[in-house]
Amino acid sequence: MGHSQADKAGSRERIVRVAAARFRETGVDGIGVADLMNGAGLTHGGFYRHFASRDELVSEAIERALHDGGQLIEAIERALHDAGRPAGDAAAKIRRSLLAKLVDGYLSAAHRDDLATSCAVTTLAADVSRSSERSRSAYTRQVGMYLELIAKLIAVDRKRSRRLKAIAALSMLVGAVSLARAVNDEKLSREILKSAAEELKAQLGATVG
Amino acid sequence: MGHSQADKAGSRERIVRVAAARFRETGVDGIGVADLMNGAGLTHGGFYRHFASRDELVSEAIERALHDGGQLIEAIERALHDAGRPAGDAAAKIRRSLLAKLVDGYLSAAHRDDLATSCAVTTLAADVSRSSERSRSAYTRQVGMYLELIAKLIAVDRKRSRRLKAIAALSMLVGAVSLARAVNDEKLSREILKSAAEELKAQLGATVG
DNA sequence: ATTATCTATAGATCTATAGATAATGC
DNA sequence: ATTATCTATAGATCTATAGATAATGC
Repeated sequence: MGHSQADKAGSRERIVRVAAARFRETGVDGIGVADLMNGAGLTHGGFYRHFASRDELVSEAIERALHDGGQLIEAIERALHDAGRPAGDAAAKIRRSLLAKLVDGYLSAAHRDDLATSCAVTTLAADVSRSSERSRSAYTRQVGMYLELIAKLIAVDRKRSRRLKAIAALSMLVGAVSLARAVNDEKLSREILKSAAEELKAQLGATVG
Repeated sequence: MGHSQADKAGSRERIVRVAAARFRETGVDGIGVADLMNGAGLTHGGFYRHFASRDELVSEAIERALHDGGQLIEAIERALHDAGRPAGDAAAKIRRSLLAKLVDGYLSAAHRDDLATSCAVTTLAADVSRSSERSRSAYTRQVGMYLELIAKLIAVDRKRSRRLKAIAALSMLVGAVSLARAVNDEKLSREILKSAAEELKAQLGATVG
């Protein structure tokens, strides 16, 4: 049992990480401080040396959960950047491939089922809309990043049209995963994911400029 | 203070109605039995003469909230039926108009903000995915009804394509409203609703057979 | 000596139950 | 007499705090 300052920072980090996972599994109201601390390998009494209130942890954990999703965005941005600036056809091909990877990953059964590590833009949407301005600002930024990324991957000429289609695409991703999780008919759930993926790729891939 | 059997039925009905509204506002975990009973003009002690447990009310209230949305579906079905069977062009026009009404209503600021009466397919999606099989079955049925309605309103030739586009459309409706509620930037929120509506109507209206 | 964590508990809130009260309905 | 609702409360759980314990770090 370490008691150093480094350990304290580690404990705090662990609490936030556990909360970011559990909140996505149970909802923000679905788990208490004691269970979260237990999940971090600590007892509940120590909680308030790390956070002023449960709400403070909620805000921080929501930010963390959103930021987890940011890593996927950054990975795609990097892949896009690493590809350099190839000529028209080659560039379109790379964008189409990255877009397909994003869509298929987001609309996979694995993403639907792995709540703890899932994209918080979908999983915590309802909780965030009832949460602090801090959480909502983090959510808004994350949505902005997704929209920029998707707009970059859509191969159409006009910028305004890319923005509009990016919003429609992100909406479809979020809605399809929400629906696929709530229905209790596995066949329908898979049909929702598959149909949304197919339709999205057809719409965005078909409009290559 | 009535104590008749008719009053009891009325009380139960009031409790379910209040819960169906409050659960959509606060989330299923966001309000307790005492506050719900108070909202129904009763004291909390009487609750268990109406329901075996809080969970039983949760299931019933989720069913009720979903059923509220069913009335919109039925109204559109009726309008469709009342229009009779006009010839090709006129029929397409009616369908396009009803689809536009559905999309614009769903993606309105009023629907975004009026949580208590909002469509539970969006508002309770996360709660339902963690709720009872009874709730999830009711949700699944409601999704099925939406998909059938939208498929009927989409004017494309092949049935398989209508089904696929209906799933994509419902996903976009649900996702756009979820996003519009969670972001704390009113301009972005309205842009999300407007863009999704525009894109949906363009996609579905443009493919008239 | 300082401090990170643990033990213990206060106080609030929540679900659920028991018994009292005040109506209905035979 | 029956019963719908209310008052009161038990028991569990939750957030938050106080003081003890056991490690670090000067």
